[in-house]
Amino acid sequence: MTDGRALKHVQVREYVRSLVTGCAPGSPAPSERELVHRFGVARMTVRQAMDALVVEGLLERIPGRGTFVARPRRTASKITGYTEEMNRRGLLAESQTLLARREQAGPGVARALSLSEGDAVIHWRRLRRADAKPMCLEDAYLNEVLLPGFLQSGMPTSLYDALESRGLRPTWAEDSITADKATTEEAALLEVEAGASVLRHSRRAIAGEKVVEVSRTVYRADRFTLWVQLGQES
Amino acid sequence: MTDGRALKHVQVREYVRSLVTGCAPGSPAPSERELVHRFGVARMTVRQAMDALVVEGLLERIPGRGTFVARPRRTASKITGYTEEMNRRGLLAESQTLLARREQAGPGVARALSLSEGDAVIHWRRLRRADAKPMCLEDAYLNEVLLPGFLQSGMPTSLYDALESRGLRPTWAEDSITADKATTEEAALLEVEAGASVLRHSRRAIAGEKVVEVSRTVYRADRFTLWVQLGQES
DNA sequence: TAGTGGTCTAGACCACTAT
DNA sequence: TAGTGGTCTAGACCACTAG
Repeated sequence: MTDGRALKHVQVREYVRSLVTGCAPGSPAPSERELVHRFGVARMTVRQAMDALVVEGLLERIPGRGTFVARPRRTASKITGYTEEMNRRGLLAESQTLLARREQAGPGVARALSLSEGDAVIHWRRLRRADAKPMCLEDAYLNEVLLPGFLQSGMPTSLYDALESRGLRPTWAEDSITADKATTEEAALLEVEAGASVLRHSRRAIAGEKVVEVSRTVYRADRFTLWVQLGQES
Repeated sequence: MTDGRALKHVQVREYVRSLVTGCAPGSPAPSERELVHRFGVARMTVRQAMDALVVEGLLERIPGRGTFVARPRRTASKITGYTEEMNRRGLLAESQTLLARREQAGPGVARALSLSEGDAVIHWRRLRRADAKPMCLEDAYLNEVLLPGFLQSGMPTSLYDALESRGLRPTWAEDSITADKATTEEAALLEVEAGASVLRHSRRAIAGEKVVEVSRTVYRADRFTLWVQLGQES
């Protein structure tokens, strides 16, 4: 547990973290001077450890009283892909690949992926089902340079899992959402009437500095409501 | 500028902030030891000041090299109201109040506002225009207890400005978005054909621990695309 | 009054970077 | 080699809270 080579403030921090995780908000953490004695370190070292946990939102200090487990912060929506999102809603996510091939980027996709026109991209079109019924139709474009051998390695169910395993989990996304009516082609695939309401969702997903995914998805409006949490509390 | 009573680490922090705001990312900040000499304080005090600016995202440290102005972080979408949002898009926001009165909360509104059924709420319905043409129809419900005299004080153009002036600027919002077709009543007000595509946007806006606004807005899909930025970088 | 967190000092050694 | 940030010590005084 306690690695002798670990930095002292890290040792103290992780000791306190293990003590308080799971404790109810408002539970007291050890006092700084108690930790000074327990670890035989200077108080500044303990403060450095506690500071990190306070910044992280795990603890809060109350001057004159002590340090306590903080009420969990509300956090903005996590960036999720389809599979994760449907699982969160208690639905079974399935996908049927309609198209998966190497293409040359057109002007729109090239700009969105921060590439040059004609650069190699992976175009992946899927009909995605939730509890066996059509939910959406997704066209994803990926930068092939970032995903060598992706098409050959057998397509995964979850793109975001595949990205995560390559260290490309998106940390930032720019989404646009609009309402429209299904085209006849879309309607046929989604098993709705032509002209039925659909939600169009475009995403530009970024990992670090790299644009890893650009996608356009059309959702059946009768089956899908988009939820977004904004802001950062406390 | 420098208040003699101010804490030393605050003095140092604000001195550094004033030096580097406006500087290009990558510009060097003063070294810690330079600030030690300039202010005649201990190095830990300088580090406390710099730590705050690093946490804030203004500076970044590079071990062995120095401290530099950080690349501005991408931040998740700010929680904005209609007026702000339209101004950001370069459109002139105008509103026409269709209804503004005290009501008793129904079950849905009461639950959303964390009130009891029958509690007093303010119901404010507006037809909102952008560049003189109808953009959306908004029904906002406000907790009257939090906004004493709101109805009597003359309705503002921007609800969010009014909330901000009372210290109730939302810091957290839960939005849901869906696609639909306009009802005949909505179509008439929005000046579109009945059955035209619309985007329905519901919001529950929270300031601190209090739910300050619950609203349902129906946007003309031909005029409005919702943009959302998610995640927190660096 | 005893304990808490908030602030601050005046040093120290280390690994790393740049010249 | 000189300078940087990273870590750490062993104290100190303060304002505040609680018993």
